[in-house]
Amino acid sequence: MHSAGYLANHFARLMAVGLQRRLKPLGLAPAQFMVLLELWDRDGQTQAELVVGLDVEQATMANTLSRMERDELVTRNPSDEDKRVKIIRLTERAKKLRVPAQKAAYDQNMHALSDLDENEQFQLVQLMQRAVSTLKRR
Amino acid sequence: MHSAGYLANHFARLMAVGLQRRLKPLGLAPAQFMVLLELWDRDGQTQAELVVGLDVEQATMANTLSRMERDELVTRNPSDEDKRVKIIRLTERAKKLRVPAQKAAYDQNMHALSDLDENEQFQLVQLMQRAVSTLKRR
DNA sequence: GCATTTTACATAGCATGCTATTCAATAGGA
DNA sequence: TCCTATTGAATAGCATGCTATGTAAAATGC
Repeated sequence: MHSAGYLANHFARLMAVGLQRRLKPLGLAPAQFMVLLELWDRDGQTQAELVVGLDVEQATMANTLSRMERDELVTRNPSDEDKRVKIIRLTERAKKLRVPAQKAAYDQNMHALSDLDENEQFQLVQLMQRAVSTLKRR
Repeated sequence: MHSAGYLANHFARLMAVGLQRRLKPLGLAPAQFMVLLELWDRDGQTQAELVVGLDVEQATMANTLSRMERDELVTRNPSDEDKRVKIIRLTERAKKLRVPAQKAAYDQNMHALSDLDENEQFQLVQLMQRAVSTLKRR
């Protein structure tokens, strides 16, 4: 009845809605937040690097970045060495969102796991990570 | 870096792509399969019942059912007692897909969990279920 | 050097999922 | 009864994600 696949989908949807609610006051959407996490860690990455970092398809990243450019979260400028490459940089607005946005995500995660003890939280993360690894090879 | 929320999303995406590949030869999409699971168990449910069973928004279910009607998987007929209600019924085509589609889903789940032992598989499902429960109350 | 292949990104088209709104039918209360 | 509230479903509009394809720039092979 409640297979791993169904539960993964259900869990992910509930987490996305929860995070969306918390990020909305900041004018930020969940997928945008994931990109910002990458860029807060290292600004000025290329689109291809973000694709690897977040493991989404190139087309998905291109579209997300378009919306982020529209929302003045990032700029996209061609690299000098290679005109095919676009360098993605944080705007001032995006830099200011770091602390509140990370708090929103932290709160959502804490809420989701609030019925699990420390060890169970660790187990859940570990087990999901191992399933993801299995699915990624191939 | 790899929070529960990120992992849930990643896990769910990988499972959806895997299931999609396996269901494609049957002419079936993942969300359609979930609806069929409900109807194979009990045919002739209303849209509202399917919404409760799968815990998606009413609008999401309406759109999924439109695509399923288009693909000749279900019929939608108004109830006699209450003309607002639509009764959703399986077509012959959908009835025939039951065994191969459930095998596809079973195979995908087995693959995803193939690196975990019996106890770990059980733990993962239990822990996801508990997180889902927490997120649903409220 | 030039043709071919590869790479980086963009675009088209679609499925799934959400929120918000609308519409029609039914139920409930005065 | 009639007016209002509620209910069941459809629709609009959008974000996220996918596959498939197009385009331009760079790299490679002869």
